[in-house]
Amino acid sequence: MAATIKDIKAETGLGLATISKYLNGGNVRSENRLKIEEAIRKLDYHPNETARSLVTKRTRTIGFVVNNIASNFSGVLLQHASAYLHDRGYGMMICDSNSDEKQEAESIRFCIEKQVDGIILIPVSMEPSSLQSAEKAGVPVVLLDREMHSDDFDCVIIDNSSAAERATDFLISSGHRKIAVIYSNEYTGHERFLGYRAAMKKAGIEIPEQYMYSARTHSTELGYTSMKALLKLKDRPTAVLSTNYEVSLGVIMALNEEGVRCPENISLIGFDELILPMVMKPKLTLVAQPMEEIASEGVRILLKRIEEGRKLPPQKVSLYAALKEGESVRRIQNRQKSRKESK
Amino acid sequence: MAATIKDIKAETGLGLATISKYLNGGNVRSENRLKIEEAIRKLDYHPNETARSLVTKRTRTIGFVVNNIASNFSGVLLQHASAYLHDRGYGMMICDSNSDEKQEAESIRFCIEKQVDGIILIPVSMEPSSLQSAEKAGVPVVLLDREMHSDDFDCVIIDNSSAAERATDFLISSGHRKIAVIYSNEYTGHERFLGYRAAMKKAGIEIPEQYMYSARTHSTELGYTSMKALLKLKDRPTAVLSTNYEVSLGVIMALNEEGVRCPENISLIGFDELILPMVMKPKLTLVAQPMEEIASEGVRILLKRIEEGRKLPPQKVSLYAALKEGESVRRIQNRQKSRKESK
DNA sequence: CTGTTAGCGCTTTCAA
DNA sequence: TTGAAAGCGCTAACAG
Repeated sequence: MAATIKDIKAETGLGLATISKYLNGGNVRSENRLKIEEAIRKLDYHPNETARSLVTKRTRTIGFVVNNIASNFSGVLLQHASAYLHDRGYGMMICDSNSDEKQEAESIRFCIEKQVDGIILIPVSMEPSSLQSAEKAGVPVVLLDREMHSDDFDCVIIDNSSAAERATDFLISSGHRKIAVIYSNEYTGHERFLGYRAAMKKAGIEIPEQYMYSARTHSTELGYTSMKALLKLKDRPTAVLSTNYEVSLGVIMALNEEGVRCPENISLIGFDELILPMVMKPKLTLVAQPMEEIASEGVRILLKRIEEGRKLPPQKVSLYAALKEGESVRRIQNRQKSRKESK
Repeated sequence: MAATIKDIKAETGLGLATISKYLNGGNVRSENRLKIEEAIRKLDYHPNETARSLVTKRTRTIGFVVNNIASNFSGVLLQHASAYLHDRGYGMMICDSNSDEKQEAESIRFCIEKQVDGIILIPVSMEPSSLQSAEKAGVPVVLLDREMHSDDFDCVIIDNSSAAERATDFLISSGHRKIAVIYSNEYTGHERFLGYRAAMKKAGIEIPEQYMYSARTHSTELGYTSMKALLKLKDRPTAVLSTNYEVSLGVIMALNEEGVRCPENISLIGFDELILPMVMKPKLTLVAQPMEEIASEGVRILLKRIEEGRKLPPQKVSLYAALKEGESVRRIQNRQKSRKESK
């Protein structure tokens, strides 16, 4: 069906090696170059990447394993990563782990059988067991958004804990003391919780048990049910730190449903500058992760490892996530606070 | 590095063909089967899909070219499609056309060089020129969400025109007569506009020029600026049909910014049951496309073409998209209307 | 059921 | 610079 290099050989009378060399950018006598180019055009020849890969052992394809393809977060990461990769001639094989460890391991296995040159992973758990197959196969892996207990892999994250701490500081300096937190026990959620707790401690504020809501994984449902519960409390918080995008969606749903207005009745800080904060009223105050940088750094590190290949020690890149002020935090008067602020 | 079938041969003393047969599910004497299985385990052998593909001419990979990876819409389609494909052992190579015809053609070319077995495409334009390379290479293509001027390709769409017509009918039967529309001149947008126009005509309602806003492509910005303009009108519409998800996001932004309440001050119908309608208040009345069905039908048709291969005539599947009532449409009194309704 | 053999389409020594 | 030949890891006749 499709023309092969042999057809070019027949058409030009040249040797296979010469044609191959031309295809790979080598030097060929210009007379021959012309011949080859004409034959290629005439026969509409396109090299068969499969055959090429078999001998070079490079597929120029990287595997991208995400916890949820449909989410806005991984969508944006995917978008940036794919742009960088395509620019460099790489394709992207995509797999959805559905936030499930087993599916994650299968996805990685799958990518490796497809002979990807490297893998970018948004990991589900902190246990690197699903990465065994990649290690065995010598396929480099870069972790995005979350790290693992093992230090064997490159990763690109943000400083979750300190970002959450700064967000909490902001609430406190706006006069809030009754600050609730909703988080997951996944890596990012937990780190952000730690930042929250540190800020509260620093400010000398006790955290009532019922101000902390968590679940194994983050979800819109977690945000929704937690917010509902918080609203039922006799001693309601005046502010809520929602440590994740999906969680924030749920929080907003609950607020809307109960007719609780933000920031009049409750203040809110979320994470991730995606669609929601663009369309919601009031504009959400949030911790903005540098999505494009996360993706580009991840790709850069992975390609370096693939192309230069040396056994550099794994590197961990931690990017800064800025707090972006919106209108969802109310400044309130607070005796103790105002004293502090006046000095 | 990695074990090959030859290592299994050396380990078991069997012939290559026997091992290959085993790997492909053929019958092998159980004694040998055991030997092979043990060797596979011992050597941690995994077949090299590249080599396999070279001879079978099947990569078990399909290309997925979308207009915008980051969008919620393609994300959901991607999610469903990938689930179906993985179940059948297929991988997915993903490319972003960025709603650009040139990038679309390049993406398709790219997929073909990667030897995908088939392509699922959310097309940018209605001109099938970017699909030439696929046709030449004999790679089947299924169009999702939009059709093309050419009838040469399978496609899975919804009945956009009639869905928009039903949505408009609903507004009219709720007593609205001043109904504006915001649409794009892409396929879906245009079709939906036609449905709107048909409904208006059927009801004998003239549409003022300034009630129709459109642009070449849909976008949040289109929704935002159009809604802003509509709100400035002396004779404001009482209802708006937003023919696309992104457009609706922009409409909501404008409404929020201007403090115009829905449905009290203006009624709204949108398209697509994605994140926005879940978190917005009031619940949006919308045309819900059957996302999972669109994806699964697309995959089903494509795999049938790949696996059965016969030259069936291209088929066009048009799915039904139901109107889901929310709370964003106000029922208003209207003299002419009430007469009609009373009979 | 099993093994031998011949490629799939390409790159890559190596000699010319 | 060029070309002949070997071979990447696997499957698919075909003969046994």
